[in-house]
Amino acid sequence: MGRLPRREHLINTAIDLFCEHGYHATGIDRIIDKAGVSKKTLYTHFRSKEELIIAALRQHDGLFRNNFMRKVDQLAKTPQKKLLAIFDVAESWFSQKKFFGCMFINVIGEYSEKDSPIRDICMQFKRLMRNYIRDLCVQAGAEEPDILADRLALLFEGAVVTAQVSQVQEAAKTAKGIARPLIARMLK
Amino acid sequence: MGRLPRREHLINTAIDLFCEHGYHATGIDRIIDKAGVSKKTLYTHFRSKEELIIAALRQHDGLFRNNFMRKVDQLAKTPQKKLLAIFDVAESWFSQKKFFGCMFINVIGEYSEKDSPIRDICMQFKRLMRNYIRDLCVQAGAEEPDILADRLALLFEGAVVTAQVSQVQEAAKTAKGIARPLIARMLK
DNA sequence: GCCAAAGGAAACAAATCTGTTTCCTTATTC
DNA sequence: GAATAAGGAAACAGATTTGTTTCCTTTGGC
Repeated sequence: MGRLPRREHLINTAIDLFCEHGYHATGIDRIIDKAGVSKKTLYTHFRSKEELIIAALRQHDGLFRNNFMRKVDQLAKTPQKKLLAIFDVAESWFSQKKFFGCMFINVIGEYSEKDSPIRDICMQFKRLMRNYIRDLCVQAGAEEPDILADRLALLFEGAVVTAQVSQVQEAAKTAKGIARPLIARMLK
Repeated sequence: MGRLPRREHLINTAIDLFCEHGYHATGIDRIIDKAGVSKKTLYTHFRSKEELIIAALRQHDGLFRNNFMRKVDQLAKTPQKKLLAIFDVAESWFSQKKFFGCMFINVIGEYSEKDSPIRDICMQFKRLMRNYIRDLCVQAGAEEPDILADRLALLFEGAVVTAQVSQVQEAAKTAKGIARPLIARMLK
């Protein structure tokens, strides 16, 4: 079965390095070395490093959300239980050997210009994650799905950052402990 | 009254630039230009850029927590009310013109080596913030101050990141809305 | 087998990065 | 006022950055 097309392979390699070392700290040379590809190839597929960063963020956006929603679906069947399962999926994410937090949170620290396409992708990702949660809230019959979604999304962010910075992967359980009574109260 | 000593002035300038543009993206030249100081002066006060980063983080650590605790004390008198006032102080922080999130969260995205002094400072800052909250929980008579403190600290982190990435400064109110019933339940 | 497209290796360019050094000017202190 | 310390300006070094170009090899389609 044919290997991954070079473009995809480059993007995946870049994602790994950007996650682990950051964006400015990851040079083109390092990416092509790890990808086993020449500099020429990189620049035929991407016009600039920023374009590669954007492609990496877009790819990760789609893959992460897809993977996330699939795992939630596997863990729970009812919408209400899925809202809690979010934090179980988060926990398994945090426990990965190579967990370096959320790409989108991290990239904003390096590219904070308000009109940057990078920032747009980050905001979009966060909006889509929140809307996914909101859909689950609606399906679960929440009276105020927007409020509940905002709250659960904020809990999720808090767990991610706590796991990353303070190195406490139980942050997912902490967030779940807050979410449980919150959901119970707001669904009934 | 004499101006700030050069060392402090350099640190403050560096903090501003690191917050706005990140750490790798902020060059020595930019720092000394904005500080109005020669490169020689910088290198007599700091042996390397990393040493300046560390000094900036330490300075911000002390100043931020001090400022934060002072504002909480101004806003509320009882420990229980102070626990809620945390989120009011957060809101005024988020609404600042130049709000770029938490320095310590941002720097971890660029320096994630597990044994780095930078990471140590970040973890220490988060631990001290959590312990401050824990002290308030104890004073408020919480039966499980550690659990309540972990939860409130996580809410705080979630608010900071949401305000930064999604550009919603109402994130502080969202967190407060979660914190209120949580505190009421866990203090009684 | 032939031909065209793609890719690798490496040199190259130009900018930028951290850090050092030199030379000169300005303060401060006695 | 003279000696001394500190700082500014700028040249410099050496490494590293992104991005381009050249030359050669490989590979895939017909």
